[in-house]
Amino acid sequence: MSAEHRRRIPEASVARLPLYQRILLELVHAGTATVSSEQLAERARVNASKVRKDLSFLGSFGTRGSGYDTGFLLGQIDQELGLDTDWPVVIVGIGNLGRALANSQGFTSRGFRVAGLFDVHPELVGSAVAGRTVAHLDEFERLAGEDPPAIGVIATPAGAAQDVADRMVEAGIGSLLNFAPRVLHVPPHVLLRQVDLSIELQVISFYLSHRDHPGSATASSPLPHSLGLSPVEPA
Amino acid sequence: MSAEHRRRIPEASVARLPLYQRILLELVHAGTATVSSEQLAERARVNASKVRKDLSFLGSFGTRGSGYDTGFLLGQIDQELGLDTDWPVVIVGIGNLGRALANSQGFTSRGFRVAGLFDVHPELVGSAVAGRTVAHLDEFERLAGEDPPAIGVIATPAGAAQDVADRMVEAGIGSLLNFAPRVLHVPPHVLLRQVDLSIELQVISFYLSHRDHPGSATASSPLPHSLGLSPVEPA
DNA sequence: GTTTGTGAAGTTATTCACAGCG
DNA sequence: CGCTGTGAATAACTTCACAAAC
Repeated sequence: MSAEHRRRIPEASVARLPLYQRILLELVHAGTATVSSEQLAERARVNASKVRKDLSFLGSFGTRGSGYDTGFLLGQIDQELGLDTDWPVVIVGIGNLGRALANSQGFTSRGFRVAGLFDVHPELVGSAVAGRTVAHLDEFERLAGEDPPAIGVIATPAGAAQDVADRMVEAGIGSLLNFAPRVLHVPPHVLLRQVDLSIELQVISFYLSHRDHPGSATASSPLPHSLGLSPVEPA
Repeated sequence: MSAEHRRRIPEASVARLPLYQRILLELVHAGTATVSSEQLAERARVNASKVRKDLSFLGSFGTRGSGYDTGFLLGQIDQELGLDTDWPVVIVGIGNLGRALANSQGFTSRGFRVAGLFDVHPELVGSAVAGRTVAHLDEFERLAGEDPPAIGVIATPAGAAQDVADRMVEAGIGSLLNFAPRVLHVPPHVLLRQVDLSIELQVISFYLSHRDHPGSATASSPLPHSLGLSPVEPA
């Protein structure tokens, strides 16, 4: 009955699950009960076979002839992504980006619980952001002891990022998500993801530069699309 | 002399160029004159052969025995990414995220020029953000006619995103970068990139969930790392 | 008739391994 | 020596194509 034969899910597929997740959320919200791989593929701008292959790694949840039950499939993806688990998240650096993240739906729903907001700026400490009081970074170790965070998000200026990372690692954090424009150095056992807000801008720049450039050997304009698809690089 | 035989650069390599770019920026800033593929690979957390292969698509810029000239290589990558071209960027939605983007170094240096900030909130319109005055969205068409933007960035709430996208497409914009949590529908000729700030959080969640899960067939903990590496999906 | 799930084929990307240059 | 650049080998991913299920 249940697909107990859990194969390793290819990284490329894992990277697409959040995209399907978002589309399914929209469909469920719109009251759509079922969806075919063809329809999912159109919205995700990928090949329908790819959708079916990706979903088949989670199990056989479709119904031949009609498609997938949107609500059920969403639940399965959430489970696979671990979004039904409680992940306490702390955010360090409550500037514009930190506030955007703290208020972001994706950061405050489905598993992710904002367990702490930290900054060093006197005017910020004590103020309320996204319904929580901002604590001083000096309190990090103490508060992290009370409610150990699973994920640390760094949204500080570049200069502070490495220090903050070191403190979090020292406090025993297992995973870091770094938005600061600095390549961090952490021990290999720490799950590290670096995010650069301008990466997509640079990729757009590349494709704009290479669209039908006269004298260039590149073919006709590619039409890329992704939802922040990020393949992982196992060490 | 110059590598005129420009082959098509694999998408996977293009996605890594911004990562090398950032590392080289840091090295140049630190005064490091040369770097080996091994050193670059360590910082990027990728295989050294991969670095050499990636760089070889741009040309033969290394010196056997010593490595690559950091400044020169940086210039070559910038050129390949089109960062030496002027790309006027407009940002719509000047909330926390919009402000973070407008102030972001990546958005205001190397080719990207903030050509306009738009919102509809009366308190924001007329105020200064990142050294520019926020205009009302109603002025978009007029101002876009004066200084046609190459890239439109959408940082509005989900509900407004599709309307804003439609207006930008109508005004003739060629590429869109969408940060709103909504899958946009645009004509196929528009270069569209969707970014979800919580994607990386979800990928972290997946890997945390699958680390040495008892009874699971997954191998020992993978140690992913990326700098927002985003492969593209050609239509 | 429709749509899934999946082997097989085809494509792209990664890694190896080493010749060749400084 | 050290390190690049690259063919050849390997691995990962994508797409095709179709039998089976509804």
